[in-house]
Amino acid sequence: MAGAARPERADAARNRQALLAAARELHAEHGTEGLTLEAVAARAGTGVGTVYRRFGDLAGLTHAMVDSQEYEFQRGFLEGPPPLGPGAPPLERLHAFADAFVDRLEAQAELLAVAETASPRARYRSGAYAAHHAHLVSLVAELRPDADHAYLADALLTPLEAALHVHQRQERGMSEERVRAGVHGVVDRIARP
Amino acid sequence: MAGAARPERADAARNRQALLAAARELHAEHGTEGLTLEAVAARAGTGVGTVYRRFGDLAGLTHAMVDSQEYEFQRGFLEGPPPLGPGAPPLERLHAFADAFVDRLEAQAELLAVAETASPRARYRSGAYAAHHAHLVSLVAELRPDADHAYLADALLTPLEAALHVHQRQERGMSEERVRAGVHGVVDRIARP
DNA sequence: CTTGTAAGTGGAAAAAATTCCACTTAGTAT
DNA sequence: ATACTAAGTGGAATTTTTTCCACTTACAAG
Repeated sequence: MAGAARPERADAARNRQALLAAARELHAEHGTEGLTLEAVAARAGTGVGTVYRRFGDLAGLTHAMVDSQEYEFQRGFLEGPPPLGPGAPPLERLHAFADAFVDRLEAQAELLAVAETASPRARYRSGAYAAHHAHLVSLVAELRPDADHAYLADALLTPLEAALHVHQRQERGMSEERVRAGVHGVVDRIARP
Repeated sequence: MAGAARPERADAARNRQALLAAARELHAEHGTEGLTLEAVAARAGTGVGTVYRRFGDLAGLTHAMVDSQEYEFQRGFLEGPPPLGPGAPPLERLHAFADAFVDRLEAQAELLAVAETASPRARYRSGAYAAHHAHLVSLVAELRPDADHAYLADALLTPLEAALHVHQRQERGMSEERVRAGVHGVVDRIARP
């Protein structure tokens, strides 16, 4: 998506993997609490400076932690089999997108919530959001050619915020099915011609 | 809204006001950057411990900074004149709510964004969100009695996230009018019977 | 092989958030 | 007035994030 800069040096790539593994281990062992940059660096056997060079900041690290799932997800809607991928009618693809998104939220909501709120606007600045947004814009454009596609794509994505999902499921006790039904209802309302 | 605990001691109330004034001054002078707890405490002539005792954490402080506006806003939709307050038909009230919300976002988006992302789920845990949500639930219930009101209220509120507003207006260059039109379109789609 | 150099590194230092607690004080009860 | 106590206070200490830079290293070109 971004122009590929020259590849990382071998030692840098090695450190990136070690840091990612350390972060995943710490998260598995102590949840999002124990996930301090110093602890991650220590476990990976590097200095904290390296964490910053590889990932920019805590947002970048948490982002990288969910990135393999994100990559699969993007492949799914960009070139996977229908109805998520190309081939199905746009409204079906939107529903499939919503379902796949909720799958991810169910699997990684807490970590995604940290990634999204690591800094104000972290979610909207991310490449993942841009990719999701672009995809939804193109689908909505087919269904409602005269509407403001960019705005509607945002309106479809915001209810899929990880923090909201955690709140609905944990704080408010809504079932997964109820959330899914709600999402589909909104997709239908917003995108149907 | 919460059961009133015994009132603050006079000196504590004085410090609360001093801290709030200091925070507002620093924000006016240096934006959200210069808004460190130490600087706030120093300008108010207190120790940092007092900031924590009065406001809990940074989220609490930023929240308090936007609270007088929030209070006016809640009075507006709870007991103000129609169409925002009681008296107008529910769909009109929803549109008025959306407009009033955008007014606030235009005035304080940056600060609201800090408050909302001060911690994961800060937005959804806040009393303000609960009040907005309850209000929307009651309006949506009148329009779409068979729908999932709680979910739809969330779906109406998420596109009004401060971080998204900043992104749309500043990063993406959307005009205020365009955002307003988008919001009204979504309200219509989601809430119309 | 050398060598040049851009990329990478660790960890000390700075900045900021948060906790903690010995001391002070406002308000109340006697 | 006096004494009591729950609330409040300041700031040092702790924790974590973030910046910075002198030193090291991978690797490409000769």
